[in-house]
Amino acid sequence: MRFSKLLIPTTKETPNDATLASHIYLVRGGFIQSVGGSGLYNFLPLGKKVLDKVHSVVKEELDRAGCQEVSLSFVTPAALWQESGRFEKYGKELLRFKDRKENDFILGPTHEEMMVNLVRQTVQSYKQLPLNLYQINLKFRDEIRPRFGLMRGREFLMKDGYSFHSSTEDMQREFALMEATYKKIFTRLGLEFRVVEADSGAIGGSGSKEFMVLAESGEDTIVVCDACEYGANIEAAVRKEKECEAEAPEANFSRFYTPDVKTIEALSEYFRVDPYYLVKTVAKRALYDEGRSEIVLFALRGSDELQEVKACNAVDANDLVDITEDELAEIGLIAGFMGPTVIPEGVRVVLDDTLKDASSLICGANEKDYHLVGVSFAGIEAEYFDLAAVQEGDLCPYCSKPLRYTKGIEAGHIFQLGTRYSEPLGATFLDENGKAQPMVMGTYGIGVSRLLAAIIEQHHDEKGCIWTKESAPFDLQIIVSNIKDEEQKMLGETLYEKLKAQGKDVLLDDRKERFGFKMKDYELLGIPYAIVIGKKLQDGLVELICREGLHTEDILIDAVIDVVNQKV
RNA sequence: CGGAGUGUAGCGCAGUCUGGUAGCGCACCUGGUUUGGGACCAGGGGGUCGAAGGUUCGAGUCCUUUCACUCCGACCA
Repeated sequence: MRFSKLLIPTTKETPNDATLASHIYLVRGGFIQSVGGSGLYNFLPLGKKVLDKVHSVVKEELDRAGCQEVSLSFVTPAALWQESGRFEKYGKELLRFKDRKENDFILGPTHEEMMVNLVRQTVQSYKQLPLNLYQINLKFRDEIRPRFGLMRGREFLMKDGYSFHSSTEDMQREFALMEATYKKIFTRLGLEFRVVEADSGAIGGSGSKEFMVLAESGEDTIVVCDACEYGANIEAAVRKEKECEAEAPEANFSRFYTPDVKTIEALSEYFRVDPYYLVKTVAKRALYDEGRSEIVLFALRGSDELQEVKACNAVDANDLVDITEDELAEIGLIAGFMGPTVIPEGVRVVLDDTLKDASSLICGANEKDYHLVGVSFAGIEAEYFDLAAVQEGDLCPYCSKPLRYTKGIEAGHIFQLGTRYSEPLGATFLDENGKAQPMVMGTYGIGVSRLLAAIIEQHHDEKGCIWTKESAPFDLQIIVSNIKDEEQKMLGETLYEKLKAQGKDVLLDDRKERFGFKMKDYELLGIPYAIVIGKKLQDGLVELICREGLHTEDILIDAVIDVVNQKV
């Protein structure tokens, strides 16, 4: 392709709302264009090319693993979502609208319902299973706050796959195959990533894993072990049970006057006790379907922090929201002196696993200026769940080595769904005995457009993008330094034609611009290699530049084709 | 949804306090010079000043209403 014919609107100035490298360079390099803000983007020719490259890597690996591509209607009748119960549950992220006949429709943020509908109409027998269908299509999620360019747009390209099985075992086999396939995809794209245990969120189901592209700018905190394979999203991370070296405060059960001692730190100091032996009580309002809600007290050790996603899952709520001190006072709870023992009517209590059978504890008395000491939960029946956030330095549950935090970009997520959708939607098959059974499902997603951002987050320098081999918009760029120099121009044309004939995807910068201008554009666009035809031509030499590190080497003109074939 | 801000040419902004012919930089078009690190000279095109209403002889500027977007937070793939 000739640069002079391509629509590549590169700019020197960065858009003022862009903070991430991927956002800045994708816009400056003319890959994408913002559409009136608000998380919507157009893909320009270069961006579309990269998108297609990533798309085809994803497609090749999936097809090789036996998946079949389909394309589902983008506009979805709301009736399907009402059947699955998600029409109410999904919240405002789901874009809803009516057609001229006042029928409800939605723009799909994900397509479990549509795919199940497709399959239930076409599959009746166990003989037709298993089946793994996917599509690579636009999704729309009406994000509260879109930002970071392609990283968190409202409209985005996603690969979503769904598998259907006659047994849980077979679904798990496919789940493992998808994990392996995803690893191949991310590896081919040149990404450094980690597969981690994850929370299943609004999709539902159990046993889900996320594919995290490691990058400082990642929005997710992940917990990893350097000594073994263990990794998990902070929302789902677990640790080896913690032991406390500090001495337990032995005391008989009693009510203790603690004027104005409201925080864990103050309490720890006041009693000269390690926070491990204090009980932290966090009050939240849990929201459920149809506007129901209740107040829940989450109790955990003072040395731990509440992990909200775990807490939300523990009470099976749709959401947890903060409560004001006034609201607490209304039901008779006093901030700073709350405890899980003596509680007002109608308040639910959930205890962290680490408090099971624990003793020698200090907690709030639910009475102003009083705490209880010598509290024990030994033999107490209660709701126990893992509620605590794993902290850096906590020990790995598998190998007992210290865990650490790192940041990741969620680029893929695979779920073991079970019958979460097949049952309500009536997707059944007849088994060997002629009995109707709900299909067992798995679901597998890759954020294809987000991957472009992820690649740049991991592969860029202060000058621009550095595309990886399989994602690059072109294999090679030929830069003719001075297009008015006939000799330079001729050589450029010759090399361009020869390399194209050999199947290389070449971009020829034949623009009537100055050398510096073209180099800046090259560095910004980030094509892996460039050949510069310039002053050294008199000595029979051209330069080969490697974008990664910007190394250059002189090459004899006659050797160019060979060298390129070897490297590119 | 809370807090803070901004809407003026394709992009980035000044002009608004103090009403009086709508400007600058980048980009774009024409001609010329230049060609190893985002060049220079000359000429040129491009605007319902977010929208609606009001005050005024006169509104980008003042008043009222409204819409949109951005940033921080909460929330989310």
